[in-house]
Parts: sequence; structure tokens; C-alpha cells
Amino acid sequence: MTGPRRAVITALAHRGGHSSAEEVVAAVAGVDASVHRASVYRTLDALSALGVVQHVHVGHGGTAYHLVAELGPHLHAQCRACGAVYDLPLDLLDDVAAILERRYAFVLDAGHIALSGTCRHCRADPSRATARESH
Amino acid sequence: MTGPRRAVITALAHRGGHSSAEEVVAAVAGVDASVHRASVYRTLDALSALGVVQHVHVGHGGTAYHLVAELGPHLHAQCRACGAVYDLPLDLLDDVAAILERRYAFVLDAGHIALSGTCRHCRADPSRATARESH
DNA sequence: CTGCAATTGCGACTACGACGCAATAGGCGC
DNA sequence: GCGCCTATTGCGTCGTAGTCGCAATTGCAG
Repeated sequence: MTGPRRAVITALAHRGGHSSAEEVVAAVAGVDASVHRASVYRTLDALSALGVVQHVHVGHGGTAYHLVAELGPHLHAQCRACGAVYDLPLDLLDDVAAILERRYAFVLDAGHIALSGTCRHCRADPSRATARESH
Repeated sequence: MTGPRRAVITALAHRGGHSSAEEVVAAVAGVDASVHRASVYRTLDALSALGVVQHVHVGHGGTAYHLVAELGPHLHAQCRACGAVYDLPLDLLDDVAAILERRYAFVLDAGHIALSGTCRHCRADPSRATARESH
């Protein structure tokens, strides 16, 4: 457990919730300015392998990282219009996972991607949308 | 309906299945070498808006495009180990969509992201994995 | 305290995609 | 068929996200 690794964990804890890799880089710089960008990336990979952090692929928005300990395992959904990421209960896709396993022998890793759709705010007020994915 | 647009549709049809943007660029070059990279990207966006093509965010693998007419609307799952993308029936997430709408007023767009997991081949033979997402 | 393997800092590099702008070409009305 | 106006294109450049090779460093075990 080296300096940079502690800095990454500290930064993730300090920010809370989901952070993009580049946000983590910035937050780490605030903890220990001598830590290099590439080390943050490598550390995030290493901590993923150890199960300390999880990463989620968010459709349009790249990759998000978060501490597992902070919220426990859970699922994600992203609003296509405003980009917000919502947390969902872990069991939401249990039935789907069972079907996939039975019919296709495919083992689902539900927490690894964010579902996509439109959140209630953006349904009501489409102008909320930041200049995100309109295509 | 201009030259480049036809070239993109032709290229997509010629390749069949799912193609990354850069694969489309390469295929288009084979049809009409004078078509610029940026035009392919813009055309894919335009055709998405028209509903002629669909794009899917595939966890680790970027974005994939396909003609809607070719297979009809459907869902996707990607194997985290080997990167293969599988097609799934459209109704697989209907129950989940209903729950999300009822409980969170979130409108699910199930076809827009690929579910993640491990396919039957990679379960049986982990060495199959190309140098993809191990983290 | 010493030595070795793992990790780090660094910079350059790739890939994917977006943007601004001037030139071009589609297709509509006539 | 003709000309005009708008949408689209080609082009280069920029930005972002992430990776790589390598030499220097650091953690840790003995």
C-alpha cells in the first residue's frame, strides 16, 4: 500500500459517489500533487482487481469509479438527456440474469454498465438537457 | 440523400451486424474514397436521428452502429472477456422497464446500451479472452 | 541494512470524436 | 432545364481519454 494508492482512495472517499477518471486525477492532485496522471489510472485498475473500487461504463459519459465500501454493490442508470447517474437496488436485474444464464449460458454482471433512458426531470422539462447525447 | 450518406448506408449493409465508427469509416473508404472521416461521423449522427441506424454503447468497446432495417430493434450483450456482442430479444427488459417507470418515473431505453457479462465460451475457456477488459 | 521486485514519474503516443470554416452540391420553385 | 438558397461536405485542427516504454524510485523481506 503505497503513497499514490492511499491518495487515490482518499480522493475517492473525499469526493463521494461516482467520479470519472479525470475527476479522480484532479482530486488526487489536491491530496498529493506529485502523483502522476498515469499512476492514478494504473492504481484505479489495481484497486478494481482487488475489489476495493468498482468501475461502471456509462453510455455516453465514459467510465465512472466509486468505492465499493461506500454504498455497497448496486446498479446504475443514466439519463440520456441530462447525464445524471442514478443508483438502483442490486436485485433489479436478477430475473433477467436468470433468463440469460438459462437460455444463453451468459453470466450477467449487472453493475458493470449503466442502463440508459430518460429521468423524470427531463421528461417534464426537456430543456434541462445539457448539450449531451441528442443523437 | 447525398453521396456520402448513400456510401455510409451501403458500407453498413455490406458489413452487416455491428460496426464501430472507425470500421464504418474504413468500409466507406472502400465505397467512395473521397468521403471524409468527419462526414462519416456526422452522417451516422444524422441517420441515427432519422431512425435509419441505431447506435449502442458497448462498455469497454466504444460505440457500435447498425442498420435498424437489417435485424429490427433488439437488445445487446457484450462478453467482458472476449468482446463479442450478442443480440437478444427486444422484450427481455420489459419487466425491468415497467418497474423503473412505476417506481422512478424513469423511461428505459434498453437497446441503447449493451449488457455486460461473460459468454458461455469464455466461461469454459478463459484463455479465449483477447487482451480486453481484465480490470 | 541490503537487495530485489513492484511501483512510480515522465513524456510521448494512439484512438476516438468534435469543431470552425470555406467550398460544394442537392433539390426546389419556376 | 436553370438558377438560387440551404444543407452538407472536405479539411485540418483541436480536445479528451487512456496507454506505453523506460529509467528512477520505493516498499518490503530477510
